[in-house]
Amino acid sequence: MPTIKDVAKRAGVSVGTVSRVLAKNETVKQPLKLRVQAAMEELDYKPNLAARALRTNSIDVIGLVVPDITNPFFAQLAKNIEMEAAKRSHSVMLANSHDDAETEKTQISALLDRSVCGVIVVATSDGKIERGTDVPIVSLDRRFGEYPLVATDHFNGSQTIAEHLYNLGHRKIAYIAGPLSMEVARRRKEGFVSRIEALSTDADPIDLSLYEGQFDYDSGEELGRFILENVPRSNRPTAIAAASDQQAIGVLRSARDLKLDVPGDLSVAGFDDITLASLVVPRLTTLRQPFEALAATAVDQIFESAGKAEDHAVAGEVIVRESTAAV
Amino acid sequence: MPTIKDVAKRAGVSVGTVSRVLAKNETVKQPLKLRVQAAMEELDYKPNLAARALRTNSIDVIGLVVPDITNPFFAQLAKNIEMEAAKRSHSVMLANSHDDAETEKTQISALLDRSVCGVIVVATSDGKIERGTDVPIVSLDRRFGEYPLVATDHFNGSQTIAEHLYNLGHRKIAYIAGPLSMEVARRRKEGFVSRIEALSTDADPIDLSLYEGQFDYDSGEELGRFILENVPRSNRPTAIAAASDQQAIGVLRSARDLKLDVPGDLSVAGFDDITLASLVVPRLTTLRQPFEALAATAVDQIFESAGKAEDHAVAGEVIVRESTAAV
DNA sequence: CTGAAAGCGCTTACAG
DNA sequence: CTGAAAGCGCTTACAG
Repeated sequence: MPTIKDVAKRAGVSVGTVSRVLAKNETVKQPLKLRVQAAMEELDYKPNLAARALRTNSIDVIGLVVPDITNPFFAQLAKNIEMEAAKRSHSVMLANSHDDAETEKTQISALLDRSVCGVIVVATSDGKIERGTDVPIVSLDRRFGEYPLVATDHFNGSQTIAEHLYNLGHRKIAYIAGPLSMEVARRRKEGFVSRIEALSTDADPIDLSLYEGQFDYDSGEELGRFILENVPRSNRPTAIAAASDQQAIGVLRSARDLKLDVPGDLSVAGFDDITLASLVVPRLTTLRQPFEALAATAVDQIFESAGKAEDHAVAGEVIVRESTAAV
Repeated sequence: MPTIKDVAKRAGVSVGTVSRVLAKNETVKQPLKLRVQAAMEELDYKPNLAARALRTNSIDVIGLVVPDITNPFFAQLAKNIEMEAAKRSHSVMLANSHDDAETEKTQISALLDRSVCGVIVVATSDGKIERGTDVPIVSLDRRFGEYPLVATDHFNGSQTIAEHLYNLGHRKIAYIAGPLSMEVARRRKEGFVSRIEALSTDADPIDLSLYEGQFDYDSGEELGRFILENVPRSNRPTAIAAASDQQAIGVLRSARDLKLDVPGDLSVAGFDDITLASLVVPRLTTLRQPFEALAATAVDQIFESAGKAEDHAVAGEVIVRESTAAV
């Protein structure tokens, strides 16, 4: 592997000069610059990143820690972050926290040890790291410690879903929230509820019932069955909105078990737009999380962290598919 | 951040000695070693990995390039590789090739530039990298260039599925292969066919029909419909085995459209055991790819690449669920 | 068994 | 505008 020294020799300049053209330092005169670039070309020179890292104390790598890369939502995020990083010729180092606060800390520390130039964490805990660092850290989707959060505008997204259902004529609606110990779950619920309440009038009242579950399939199926079986026929909701696609898909399953037609007898809406959402029968109406924008914003934050470290809410988009229809 | 120098000073030894205890070099005498370890503890010393990388020309990082981390199969692999790497306190650097041969090369190069200690690639092309390197490279699941391949034993796995169907009493079987331009698809098909042929006797013949499609949902649905609709009733297979879960799920969908009961009227088996396989109705019988073993073997290869570089076939496991039953 | 020292390949003040 | 040189924090022959 040729080094900067080889390039310097070949171009007949000092290593300092080579380094300066590498750094796109404009002070190098054109003719010299050209000679250096030619030499780099001829030798197929690639800078040794470790050496650079040692000097600058930072490397062109963004650390990313997610609870579990196997979760399609995080995978989407990871992919978009990788693409965004690539645009700036940065790589990404991936770590899973396996939903464990301790592991999460360890992983972040390991990343910092490796002199990454920033870390993006989709938190599983609200923990903070004690170790002081001036490496920018940003939370994605779920807040980590006191670091700025980039996330979908859950509140507004849920409002939009509520509106969609309302416009379809639904006046008996059930909402299945996620675990309310989680901020995301609360925000989504608040958005939904507030919109429904604003829409409900004495003349045209909306009957909204609330449930709380986990974000997963089973919870959706269980709650779906409960709502559909136990609520007296006359009061049974004509639409169920869930705080996650997984829950919504669970509801779909319970509806099928009970021989209810979706969207004929019941409209179902989710949140997230995971891949599966467009694969189930019927395809799920949902709020798409803006993966690209989320990733782009998070990566931006890393690079522009010089400035303020503030939260960013990114707007999602309602994707209307087959699981919702007019009453 | 304390450096090795600080530790040496505090312990009253030379930096060489500190470095040696860091390297678990047994030549350091017990009392000194203890003093050094105490000093490291007190200062909360963490070695500067960039400096180490510069010296040793290698860093505790494994590069991983997959076609698309969003594909649940690759995500599973990535997760297990990360866990396996963590066991040896290595991190993993992730890159997506987006199914593009050019990007794949670029990504591998970028990884090599970063002095990773090995790279695992789930190939999208059979391309090879021109750049000579002594960094071990291993192909996972799909072969890359001439690098050793770690993969599920597709041949044997398919045989097991064939056997499962046979034991259930099926004698009219359709097999939907993947694109036969792909080695995986060929191996799976060959395994299935060979086992069926071995099992078929004059006294108890098996009627096997073969189809070829893509590995995806749509292809499965299309072929499923074709088989179920166009084959004369008397000859209609009682079981369809697909080369992938996605295809199998497509078949499931076509069966539902045609009002056929699975497994009452038709048994369906897949291959891979993606998450969705246990989520569909009915839950899919399939061959589970051994993610943990695959990841462990690949990582092993990186570390023991000193020796031979040979292929490894890892055995999968039949997961019997609800989509297959006795005729 | 341990220390002193060279050197990995860069970047960046400091001169000129 | 460019060069000479120091130094980032380690590891590892080389002595002793």
